[in-house]
Amino acid sequence: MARLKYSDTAQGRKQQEEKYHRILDAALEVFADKGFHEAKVTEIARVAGVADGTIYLYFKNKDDLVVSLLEAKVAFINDLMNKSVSDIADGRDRVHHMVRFHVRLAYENPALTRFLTVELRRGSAFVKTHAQKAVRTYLDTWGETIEMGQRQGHFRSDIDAGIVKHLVFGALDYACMAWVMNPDRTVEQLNRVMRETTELVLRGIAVSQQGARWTPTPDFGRVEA
Amino acid sequence: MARLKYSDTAQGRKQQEEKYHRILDAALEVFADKGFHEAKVTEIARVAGVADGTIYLYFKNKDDLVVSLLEAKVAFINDLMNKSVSDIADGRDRVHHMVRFHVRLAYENPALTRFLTVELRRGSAFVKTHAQKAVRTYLDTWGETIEMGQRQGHFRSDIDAGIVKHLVFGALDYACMAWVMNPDRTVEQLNRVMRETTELVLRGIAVSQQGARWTPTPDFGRVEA
Amino acid sequence: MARLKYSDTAQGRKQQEEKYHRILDAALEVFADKGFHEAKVTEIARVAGVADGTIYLYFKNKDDLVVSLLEAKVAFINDLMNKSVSDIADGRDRVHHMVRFHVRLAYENPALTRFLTVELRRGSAFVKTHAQKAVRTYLDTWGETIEMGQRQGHFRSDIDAGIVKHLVFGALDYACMAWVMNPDRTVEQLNRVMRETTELVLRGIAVSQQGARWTPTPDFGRVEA
Amino acid sequence: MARLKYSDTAQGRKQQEEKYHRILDAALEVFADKGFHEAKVTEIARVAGVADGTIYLYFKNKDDLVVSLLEAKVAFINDLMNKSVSDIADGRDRVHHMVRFHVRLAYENPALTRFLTVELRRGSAFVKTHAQKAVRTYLDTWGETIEMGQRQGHFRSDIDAGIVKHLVFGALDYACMAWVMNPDRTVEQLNRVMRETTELVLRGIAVSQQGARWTPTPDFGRVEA
DNA sequence: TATGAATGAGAATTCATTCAT
DNA sequence: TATGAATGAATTCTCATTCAT
Repeated sequence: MARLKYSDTAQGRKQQEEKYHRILDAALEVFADKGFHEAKVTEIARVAGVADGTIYLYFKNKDDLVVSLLEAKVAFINDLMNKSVSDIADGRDRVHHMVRFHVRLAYENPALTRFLTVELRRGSAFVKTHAQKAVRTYLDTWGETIEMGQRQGHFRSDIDAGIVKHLVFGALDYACMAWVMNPDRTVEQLNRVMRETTELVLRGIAVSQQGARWTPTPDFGRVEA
Repeated sequence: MARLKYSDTAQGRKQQEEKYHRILDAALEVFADKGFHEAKVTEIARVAGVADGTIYLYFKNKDDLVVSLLEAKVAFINDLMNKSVSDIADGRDRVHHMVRFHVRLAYENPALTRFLTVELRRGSAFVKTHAQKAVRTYLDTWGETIEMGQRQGHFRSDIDAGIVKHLVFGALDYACMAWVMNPDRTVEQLNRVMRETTELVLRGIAVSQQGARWTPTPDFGRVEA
Repeated sequence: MARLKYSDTAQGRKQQEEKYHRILDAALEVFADKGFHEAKVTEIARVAGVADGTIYLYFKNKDDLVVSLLEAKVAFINDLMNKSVSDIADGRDRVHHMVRFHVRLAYENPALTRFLTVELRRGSAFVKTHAQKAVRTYLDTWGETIEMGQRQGHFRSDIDAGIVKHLVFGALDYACMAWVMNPDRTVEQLNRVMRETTELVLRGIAVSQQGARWTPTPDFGRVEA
Repeated sequence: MARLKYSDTAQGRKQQEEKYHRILDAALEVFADKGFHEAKVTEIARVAGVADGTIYLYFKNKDDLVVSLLEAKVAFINDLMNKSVSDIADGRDRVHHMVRFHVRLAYENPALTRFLTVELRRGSAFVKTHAQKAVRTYLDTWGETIEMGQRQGHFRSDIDAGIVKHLVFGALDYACMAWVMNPDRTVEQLNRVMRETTELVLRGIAVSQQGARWTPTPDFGRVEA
């Protein structure tokens, strides 16, 4: 909220918040579609159904808009992930859940996926800083999961969690991006991505194949979606 | 060479080609550093040591410049990879070699790595098309390698090569990007990336751990670099 | 009062007027500080303690606001000057008093001085017209003073009052502006300005130095301020 | 010359300089007419007969354009004044010449006069600094002239040159501005301004009326203009 | 061919003014 | 009346591309 004077009434506050989110949503859509530079403020405004100037009541400038969007979405993701993962005590189960979580996120938020895969790699030093901070928490959760499995004796102790977390994240990120970009994408493909990734990772880091507990991760996208 | 129709002397032709490559090299450097939009044609010209207008004698426009660069570099990489991989008959060895190849490329061409990791995800529909075509060959080589290992009975027959190639590529791509972006990067780290990736992938797709042949991939960057 | 048509109670009328003047005062402060274009309506509203929109209940637009301010202040000055000068019968005494009046005004209203010195020269044709009309009365009083002295035989009959009034006004205006702009200004300096101006003018236009009556103008700023 | 790469050929250099001055001239005209803020870059470009963007090849931005103009014109004026005044040994003669110089400048450069009277009083802190530096030399020359006359015993020793220079400058500045703004202005009026100012100042500061040497300053604007 | 000054379309941002509450 | 969020016209500045030399 850059230039907005504080609104007294509860209703006014609610309307402001609603508009703030309408702009963020529009920004997500347009940034995902075009990337930062090809996304024009005018188009974001049009999609949000507000005037160009209105955007500058809620955000200092275009940069502030991406960064705010980035932070909001990353906070949302990290929250969600913590909820769906924090109380899982077995490292192997956590891998199952985290892969499932990542893939499902892509399934339910294709625009967010496109936005993140592109913007987290943007050149601009300014955004790069924010972007790196943004993925860190996510990567760290992967790191902790791996170390947890190592402590439990399920994952090999000689693997470097600091590197493997990059490998796992990169694998998921790229596969999901490829899926999202594909105009003919189906849920089946994504379920396959989930299963292949889980197997690849668990077999890849398990102390022995026996130790990896091959409970297949249940499919999604049918009943639920 | 976009618009150069003829050149009288052999020497003239050589000078032209030399200038063409000087521009491409400059473009690589500047694009890698700033990304497409923040890279200014004027700066590329300055780095190449030519006038702004000269660039338009060799390339139709800025888009054509990135695309040409992309294609040139991808062709270069695919050539190189074919040479270092095509005569390897064992799927497992090919995995060893391909990972080593990818990592080494990042080591020897950090600018190229930064350029590719960013530009292969660019928004513009035009570039996106070209980019996808560009990685395709590379991904396909990974696909063939996996299928080869499956036919040889070393890799599980139930894995989907079309998905696993994305996982492997994504893992390598992200880990290498992270390494390249890190200002304190060392060769040791990269060697570890190479070993971890190879192990993760081979164990992940092998029919059994016995079948995966754990010859460690030799380090690089000491004697050679 | 631009658009306020009526007000029910006497108290309501008084409150309106009070707000009207609060806005004018705020405008003076901000215009003096920033000049017309750099002064933002929002800031004037903030200083006045009203909402942006409220300003447009009292003034047609930003131009109307400066012009109203200009006219109000010029009326105030002319009133004040008439009071302190109209009953002085001797041209030489009037010069004394008018210089003193001008200088003292600057002393007591630095913001007004800065506002006038800048805005009376503003570009916009619209404001320029109003500005010229605004100084006219002031200049005319100077003109009459000079002519009075001429009729009384104290000032040379060959001087052109229509020109000399400009000279005197310009001299006072610039010297006062220079004083107001100077962050290290002191009352002493301003008293010196007053004395130098009085002497320069009186000697400059007197028929003879004997005729100029050198009663020194008393200092100010000590007891009174 | 903000972004212009250096031009090799002598002819190119000359053309560049010519365009640089065409833009400055156009800027003078438009700034004089409208003032800084109401002067649009597009109009300056139109008057100069160049594209909008061209202005930014020669000047960093609009501010740089005014400041450059200011500095160029002030340098021009100071040069001219030094030439026409520096070898005059008698303080009284110098007053004659300096008044004549000022008035004549207004006569020959009405646009410059309008530009200076407005812009030297502009609000913007940035320009204000430059503006004050700009008049300083001019004011100093007046100060020296007065002190010279004092040393020679022609001007009263009790006057404060530091104040009187402001008075004289202000008087000339305002009278010339009034003349320039007047659409019905004639040379005669200006000649009268010159004579009145000279007399007012010389009588005002002379030790005695006898000492002031009343050689009338010769008219101008007839034979020469 | 090569140059680089000139171009002008295009984009972000500001801010006076309006109007629903 | 008073408010202040919303508006969108207007303006500055950038930079890919052209073209006269």
